[in-house]
Formats: sequence, structure tokens, C-alpha cells
Amino acid sequence: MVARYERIAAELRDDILGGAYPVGSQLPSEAELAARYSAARGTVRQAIAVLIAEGLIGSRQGARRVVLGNTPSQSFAELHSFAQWAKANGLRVGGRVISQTPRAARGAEAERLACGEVLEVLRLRTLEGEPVLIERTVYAGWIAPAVAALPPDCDSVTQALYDSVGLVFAYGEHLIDAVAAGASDARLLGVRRGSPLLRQRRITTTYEGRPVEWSDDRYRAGSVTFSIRNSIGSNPLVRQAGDLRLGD
Amino acid sequence: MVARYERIAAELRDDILGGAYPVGSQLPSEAELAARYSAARGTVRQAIAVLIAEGLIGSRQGARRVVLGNTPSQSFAELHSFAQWAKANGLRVGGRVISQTPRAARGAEAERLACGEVLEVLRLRTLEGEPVLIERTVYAGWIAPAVAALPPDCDSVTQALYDSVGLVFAYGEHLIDAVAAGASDARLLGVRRGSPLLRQRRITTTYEGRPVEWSDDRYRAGSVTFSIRNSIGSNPLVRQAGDLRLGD
DNA sequence: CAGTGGTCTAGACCACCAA
DNA sequence: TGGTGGTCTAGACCACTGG
Repeated sequence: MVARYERIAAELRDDILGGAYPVGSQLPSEAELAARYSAARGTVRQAIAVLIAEGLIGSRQGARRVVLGNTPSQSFAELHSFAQWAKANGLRVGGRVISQTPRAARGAEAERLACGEVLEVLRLRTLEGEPVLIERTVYAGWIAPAVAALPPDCDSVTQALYDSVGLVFAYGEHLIDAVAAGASDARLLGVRRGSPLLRQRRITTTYEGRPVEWSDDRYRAGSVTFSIRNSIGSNPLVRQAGDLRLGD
Repeated sequence: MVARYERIAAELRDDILGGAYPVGSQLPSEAELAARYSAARGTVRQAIAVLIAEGLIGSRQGARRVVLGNTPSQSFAELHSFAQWAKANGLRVGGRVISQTPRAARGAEAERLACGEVLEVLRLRTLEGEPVLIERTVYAGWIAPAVAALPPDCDSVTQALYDSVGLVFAYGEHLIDAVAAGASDARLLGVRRGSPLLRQRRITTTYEGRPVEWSDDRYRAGSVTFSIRNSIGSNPLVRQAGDLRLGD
């Protein structure tokens, strides 16, 4: 069951990506679109909110909406899983578990993951055969057995945990910065010690807000880039969650 | 004139940040909130969409909404301006222009900025007196005169351009990755050559989608962190614009 | 000033989750 | 099965942009 506004959004998106509305041009008014699609104004607004959130169009009170871009942007949804992101981009992903260690929670881990026992897993991930990512993931105790039961060459942990125990990685917070490669980072990724790595630390929770994992992921410089689109203004449907923070 | 839904959102936000609804707990139903605030359901939903976009609460069909976090998150709006972000965080910002060069657009610049003549400005920015950021900004020709007229120690270019010519930096796209410090980066930031820098390349446009600037900003490692909150699921009001990309 | 998007209402039906 | 959030409608008024 695809919602009406989703179909309208899809049509408008195709029009924009297809060049019917060039960058800088104006979209038809809400009233026109409502008539064209025989939908209520609210439904059209919902469709437009989707495109605004994708960064394709801009909006402000009193003026016609403007096309800002014509490059498709995937949602951050894929950011939850390296494997799913790679697959969506048609890339061959691989990897293996380097080490897997049950231990007591240390420092802030106990609070962050809301548990005392954790499972630490170190994985090396490859893209098109090249090592690009080191994942140091700490899983909460309650999910540790399911993680430990996975095969060491499992390509998508997210998918595997969904299939095996129905776990959904629903929400995430990500902290992104740059760090120098340590000795083990350098050896595993095949770069020199001290060379720059893009670090993404994230905490993931279930739909209920229960913490699942805390991970420190380090990408080889040049292998991947984060992309964000934003806008100022008071339009609440546009607002992005995220900001620049002080260094830890 | 503050909208009704903004005030409702503010009240709910205060309740969450104040601990009235702990992380993991459930929010009242839409019907309850509508009654409490004497507002229509749609208005309450709009308020809730704000909090969802801030990453404070999660939502899915059929289940009560859940509190996901209780740390305030500024919008990406501040990401448009280093000075405004710093000010919002109570930090003292400084900086100076290192060089300023009018020249012809090179390579992809002409297309990206939709102009032939550009102004390249190199700035060093400081936070609490410490150098943390190098900005290499290329301004489109049409705004170059206004930029050139700014004082060399101008703290907020965004603010100054708004005051002087009414220019608004309305939309932005940001590409974030890690690079090694080059010779001049290292000298200006006071770090060793080859040490990791967090790079944020961005293109900024007006409300009309007209490109204003293209910038390559490099932060000293450890000085700042990007933070992003996301969620999976089909809720259109939640969707974030942004994704992980292949290296350039 | 006309046109446009932003806000708000009141009500309806449906899909989904949990008990 | 009852309650909840997701979708959709039809209409109203207001704030703002632009000529």
C-alpha cells in the first residue's frame, strides 16, 4: 500500500531529476498541483515535504517553490548498515571478524548501553576487495549471544540480526570527526601510521529506544564521504537533526 | 508571531529535557495532547514532527511515541556560519584574511558557481584564540565586490553580507571527509604535515537557488565533531537529507 | 494588491501494535 | 479487539512575496 503523497512525490521527483523542472526554476503552486493530482492541498504539501527533506526543492512563505538540485539523495537510513549502503550503490562488500571478546562494560559503556556485560567485536570491511573500514563495535549484553552466533564472514550484521532474532536498528546518533591511524588501524587498512582516517562513532537503538551497540568506525581517507543538505529558515518540515560540536 | 505548534513543541521539549519523560518512556497519545492543549490533532502532529526531526522522540504506526534522547540538538542552520555556530555555543571566535585573489573560474568552478569570474579568499579562523579552521572559499563573481569590501578581520562573513547587501545563505550542501594536512595547512594551523584534518566542502545558495560560494574548510583534528541523528522507517517527517558517498 | 505558502480546524478512514 | 499513529479531505484565515 503506497500512500497517495508518496506517489505524488515520486512523480514530482522524476520530473525534477528528468529535467522537466531545471535547477533554479519554479514549481507549480500547491493549488495547481492539487488540481492536477485531484488531491487535497494537505496531501500535496506532504508530498512536497518529502522533496524538501531530500534537499531537491526549497520553500518559503509567499514565494513559489524553487528547484535546488537534481541529484538523487539516498536517505540516511542506509547509514545504519555499511553492507546495505554498499549494496544500494552496487558495490561488492566483504569483511571478516578479527577478534570477538566478551567482557565487562568499561567506563561510560555501562551507561551508554545500559548493561554490565558487553561483547566487543573488531571487524575489517572491504569494498570491491579493498580494505576501507575498521569497525570496533561493542554490543549490549542482551544481544551478544545472537551476535556471537553469526558466521565470522557475515556481510551484513544488521540483516543477519533481523533474520535471526527480528532485531531492528531503528535509531542512530553519529559523531563524525577525523583521527590519525594508530598502529593496528594502519596495519589492517594498509596505510601509514598517523595517516588521516574519517571516524564515525555511533550508538544505535531499537524502536523502543533500547541501546543495541556502540561503535567506532574508521574509514580510510578518500574511500567515502558524508553528504548533508541543509537549509535555514523556520520551515519545520525541513529541519535537519544534526550539528557541529566541540571536539571530545 | 510564534505558531501554535511551535509553542506546543517547546513545551514538550522542555518536558523531555527536564526529565518529565525519561529516555525510553512513552509520550501521551495525540488525542491526549490535543485535549491538553486545546488544539486540533493536526497541530499536535506538527509539534511532534519538530521533536522527531530533532531526534528527541521516535514514532511508528500503532505504537505510542518513545523518548529517544534528552540532549538538545541545534539545527544544521548554524552550520552555515562558523561564527554563528560559535556564538550560539558561547565561544569566542576570531580570524583574519590570509589572502584574497580575484581570478577566472577554473575547472568545475564555472559550472558550480554559474559564473566566469570568482574571488578566492583564504581565511584562518580561531576558537578561544586557538587556530582551528582554514577556509578556502571561492565566491561567485556577482557577490565578489561585497565580499572584497569587508574588513579583513570580519568575524562573521554571513552576518556582514546580510547587513551590507541583504544576502541570505539559504541552502547548503556539505561533503565531509578526512584529509592530510598539506604544507600550508600545517603551518597555519600549527600542526605537523600529514596530520589528520576534518574537511567540510560546501556549496551555498540563495533562496532562489543561486550559488554564492564554494568552500573547502579544514578543521584541526579534535577541535570539532559533526553530529547527526537519524532513523529508519517510512515516516516522511523524519527523513534526513544526507548519505554516505564514495570518495571523490 | 493578487498570489502563494504557512497555520489551523474538524472529521473520517485505515494500518498497525499490543494485549 | 481497542487504541494508536498514518493518511486524506475540505475549508478557513493569515503572513509574506512580488509586481
